[in-house]
Amino acid sequence: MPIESIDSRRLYRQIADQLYQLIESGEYRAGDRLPAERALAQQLKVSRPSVREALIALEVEGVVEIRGGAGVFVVDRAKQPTAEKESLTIPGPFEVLMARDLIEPEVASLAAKHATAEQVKALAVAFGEMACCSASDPARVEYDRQFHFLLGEACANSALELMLHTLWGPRTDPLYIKLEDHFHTESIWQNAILEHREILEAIRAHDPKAAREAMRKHIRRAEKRFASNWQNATRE
Amino acid sequence: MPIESIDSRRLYRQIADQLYQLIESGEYRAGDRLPAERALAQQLKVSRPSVREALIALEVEGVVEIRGGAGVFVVDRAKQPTAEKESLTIPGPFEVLMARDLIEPEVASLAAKHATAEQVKALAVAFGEMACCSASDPARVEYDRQFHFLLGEACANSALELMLHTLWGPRTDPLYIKLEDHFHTESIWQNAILEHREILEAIRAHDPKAAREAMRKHIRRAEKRFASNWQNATRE
DNA sequence: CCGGACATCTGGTCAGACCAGATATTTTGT
DNA sequence: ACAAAATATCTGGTCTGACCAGATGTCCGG
Repeated sequence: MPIESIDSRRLYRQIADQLYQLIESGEYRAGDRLPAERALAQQLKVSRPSVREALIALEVEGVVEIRGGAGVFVVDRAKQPTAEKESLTIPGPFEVLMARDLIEPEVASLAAKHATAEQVKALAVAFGEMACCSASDPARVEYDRQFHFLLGEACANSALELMLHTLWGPRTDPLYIKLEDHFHTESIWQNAILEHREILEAIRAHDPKAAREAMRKHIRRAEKRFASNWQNATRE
Repeated sequence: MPIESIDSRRLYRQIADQLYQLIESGEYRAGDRLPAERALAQQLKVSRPSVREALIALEVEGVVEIRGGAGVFVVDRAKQPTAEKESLTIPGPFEVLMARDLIEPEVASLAAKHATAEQVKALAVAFGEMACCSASDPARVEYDRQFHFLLGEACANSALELMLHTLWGPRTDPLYIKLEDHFHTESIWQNAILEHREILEAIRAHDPKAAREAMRKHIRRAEKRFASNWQNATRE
């Protein structure tokens, strides 16, 4: 089965896609060995370097595993949820806030318990930078994000930290941050700063209960703020 | 700066990493054109095919863009925070279990509230498959994972679903699953099945409270099971 | 000053060769 | 007959050098 010549994609991509289809269709299953590079080159009527480039692309994509001297093997589908992740819908802002409401109070509580002196200091610095920003400063959100990430570090549970990064990651917050941002007034921003201060103080005092409550309050208020903005935004 | 020869990684990977570092360090910035393939080959004292393979790997990874006839360009950093994720430590099994204990009961509760008839049916099917497995069947863990994923789907909150996928993803469970698996006896596995049944029944009955409690119990017991296995494993 | 023809640079692809590690096969020693 | 060692062979890993086509830059003629 030679390759279409009306295809403007680069050769290695065509070959890679073709091989990928063969794998998807069940022609080759997990663990199977693909034909040798030389054989593939001959079958597809292309040169070996092109086949190699295609295989390297597939390897980087996690589809196959290249074992030197042994062969090319189809990787088990028990790994990369690359396809899965793609298929997951992007969470809406309310969903993210609900998840944060579930996770972040616990993170704050643990952080109060485990934070080292350095971590408290880092939090204080991040808070200081945040407090210096005006409501219109676009750097605001970055400092905000950093504050929460530092909290994740301090909680001494990398699984929860991972959750936090996922929640605040680019896949989740894009419009949310932007929207909350767009409607922020100076007074609302000042309130947000106070909420962060409360959290920081609880961490500094190593008071888990207070930290949990402060974070809970912070997120609940963020939900409220966001809900009203949402109404304003969708009404227009 | 030539390439270390004590490096067992494949050449293309070494080159790709080296180029990646140059980009990260700001040597080449977004939009910049990299030296021509031939020039790179000469500078790094490798052949052009190897440079090409490295560039293709970087292209697949989204780091550079290769424009035929024009050159290789550094892509804009408006994308994957690959660096962030890489730098996060892999969560240990206990951390994952703690996070699951935080999230999954809520997921189960929400699922009981929102699950559609189809979703309940899918859960039942997954449970059926699981129940048919023996403790030694390696497919066990896949069905288990699927059951929890279906729960995530049914909870109607894609943010929580994302958390679930992250928690059960390949970055988190590798040794954990293996270890829990290795020590599973038939009777323990039967208990796990009963716990899943309890969850399923609560979902089917649309009883959020019962679902939350059943899930809570399930994870707590998993923690216990795992803790004792951990002792056995580390004692040897 | 502008536009087109040409020289040149870039990636795209190919052919064939040699090396080293992994594997399969055969031979050898008991 | 069997197991272990030596070997033949297969596989990917890398290199050299070549030619093509599209993109770019240059320079000359209008």
